Amino acid sequence: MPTIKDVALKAGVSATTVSRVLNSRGYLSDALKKKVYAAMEELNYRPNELARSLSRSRSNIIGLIIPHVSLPFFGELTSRIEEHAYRNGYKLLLCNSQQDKIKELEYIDMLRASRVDGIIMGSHTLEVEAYRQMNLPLVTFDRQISPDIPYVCSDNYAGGQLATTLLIEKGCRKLAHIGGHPQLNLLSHLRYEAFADTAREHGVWQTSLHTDNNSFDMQAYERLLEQLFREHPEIDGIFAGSDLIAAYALKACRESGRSVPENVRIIGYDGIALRSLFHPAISSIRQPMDEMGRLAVELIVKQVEGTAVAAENILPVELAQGATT
Amino acid sequence: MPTIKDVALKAGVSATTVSRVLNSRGYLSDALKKKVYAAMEELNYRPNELARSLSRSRSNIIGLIIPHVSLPFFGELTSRIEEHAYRNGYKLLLCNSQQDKIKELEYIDMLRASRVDGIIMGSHTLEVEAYRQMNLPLVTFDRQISPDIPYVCSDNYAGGQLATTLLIEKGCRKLAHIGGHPQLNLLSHLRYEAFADTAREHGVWQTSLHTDNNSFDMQAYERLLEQLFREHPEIDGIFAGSDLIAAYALKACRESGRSVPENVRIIGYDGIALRSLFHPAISSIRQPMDEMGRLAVELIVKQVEGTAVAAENILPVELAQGATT
DNA sequence: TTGTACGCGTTATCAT
DNA sequence: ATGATAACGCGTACAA
Repeated sequence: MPTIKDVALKAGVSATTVSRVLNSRGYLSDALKKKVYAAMEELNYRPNELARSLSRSRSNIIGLIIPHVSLPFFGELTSRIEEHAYRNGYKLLLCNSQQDKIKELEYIDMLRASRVDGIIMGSHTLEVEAYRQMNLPLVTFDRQISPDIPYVCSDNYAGGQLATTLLIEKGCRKLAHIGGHPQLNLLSHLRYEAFADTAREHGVWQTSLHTDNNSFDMQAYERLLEQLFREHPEIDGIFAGSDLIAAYALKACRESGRSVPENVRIIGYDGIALRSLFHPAISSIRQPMDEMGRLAVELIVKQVEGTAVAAENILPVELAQGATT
Repeated sequence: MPTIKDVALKAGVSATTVSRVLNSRGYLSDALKKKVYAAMEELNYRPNELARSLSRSRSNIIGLIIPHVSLPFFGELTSRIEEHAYRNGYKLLLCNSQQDKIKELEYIDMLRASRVDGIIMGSHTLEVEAYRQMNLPLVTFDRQISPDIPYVCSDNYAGGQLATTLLIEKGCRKLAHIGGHPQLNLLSHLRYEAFADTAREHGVWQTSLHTDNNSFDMQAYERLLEQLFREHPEIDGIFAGSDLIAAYALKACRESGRSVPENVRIIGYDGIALRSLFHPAISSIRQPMDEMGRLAVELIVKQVEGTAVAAENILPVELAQGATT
């Protein structure tokens, strides 16, 4: 690979001058620019980003840690984050924590060692202390680490209200919420709170089932649904913690001879694209994934540039009507 | 951030010695190691990977270019690739080409500039020449760039045979294949060839519809299916180019009053996890995604290490019986 | 306007 | 066994 020196030599100038042209620093005559660019072209020169990063102590890399890219929600979110990172001239280092404490810890270490400019955290297996200590621009999804670490989330409480109200309006009187482990420090917990509050306000009976650990083990949801229908066969409304869980609920209904939405109404959360391919199309509370991705990147970029950022970034949700309600 | 010099100072040795300890080069007394490690610990030192990479001219980063991580198949594949990269001590730089020629080109440039050790290409919008020129360890999925660039793919032809044979055995006599643009240089084209061959061999009528461009525009598939049922209302067997397309086909059947599998049988390709959540569960030809990911990473690693690698890596497929056949 | 010298943090070479 | 020195490729004060 040609270096800046090779270009300098070919263009008959010093490396410094080439660097100046490269970064448009100070005045540069057209003749000079032309000469240098020609040399670059001829050598098919690309500045070595490693050297640049080392010298500027800035890598233009953002680390993204999420549980699983293979889950629809995280896949879509990652896609948006990648797009906005790209637009801002940042590269994205992808890390799947797989909800594994050790892997997540190792990844944080790896990212620090790689001198990423910031980390977007969508995985939360560790205690807050671990995140606080890393002393790097950080943004989290759905979790409040400390007052000075910004987070992005959808309006979980409003979403929970929206979903629950809809079920009640449609006539449901025996509600159930199925979700992941209700870590109190995770903001998605607000979906459940809103669910319980709204049901209470309307005097509607409700129950809820959660997985033991904070995993995305899908078999756990199958068991939970089986348990739900066994213990409460008269359930007529389900608010699922994600669209994926909603899809499982839909399946469980079919397999137990319940028709949706006639016998049981179901609404999910997230608003993943595949939602509409199911039958019936799954109703959901749509998170503004593009805006969430855009904002997460912006919050990193601003921190890198030393600009102040808002700590709380709660984005509005929207009802995405399907046919399961 | 502390540097190697800080560690050296604190441990009372030279930076060179610290580097030796760090890389286990030559003989190192236990006392020395202990001393150095203690200093590192105390300072919470992490070697700067940028500097290491620059010095070793090796970044331990693999670039992954795919059309969209948000598509289930690519999401799952990316997940496997990430896992295997991680196990091999590599980091993954994620690039969504979005099937955009310019973006893909810019990404290749960016990856070269970032001195990634190799590129795994799952996106193919450019001409072969562009890939040949990049002079970097490369692995492609489902595309043969040149005899010396290894590729990984599922046994597309066998998969096409398997799917088509199944449809015929189940009694289908009017077959249709729905797929993406049949770029002749894409190996997934073999799925279609096998489909046509197998139908011919059994004397079964067949037709096929493809999108114009090689995009993943899902609306295009909706139109295609609408067109299919309009022009050939008596279709009773569909081989879809992907499970996602199969899901669209399933939906189109429902909306046109066809029941699956009674009136129309459907089989997809890929074997994505969500396949089983549909109703009926989508039958599919399963690609060995984990093995594909493992192999892709291995092929990069081996090239980096200078080991010879096989050019053709065709992995066996498997019938994943669902309820749509 | 352009070039020299040095620093970014690490590794490799060559001494000692 | 350990250390001084140069080199990796680039950016940037400072000087001219």
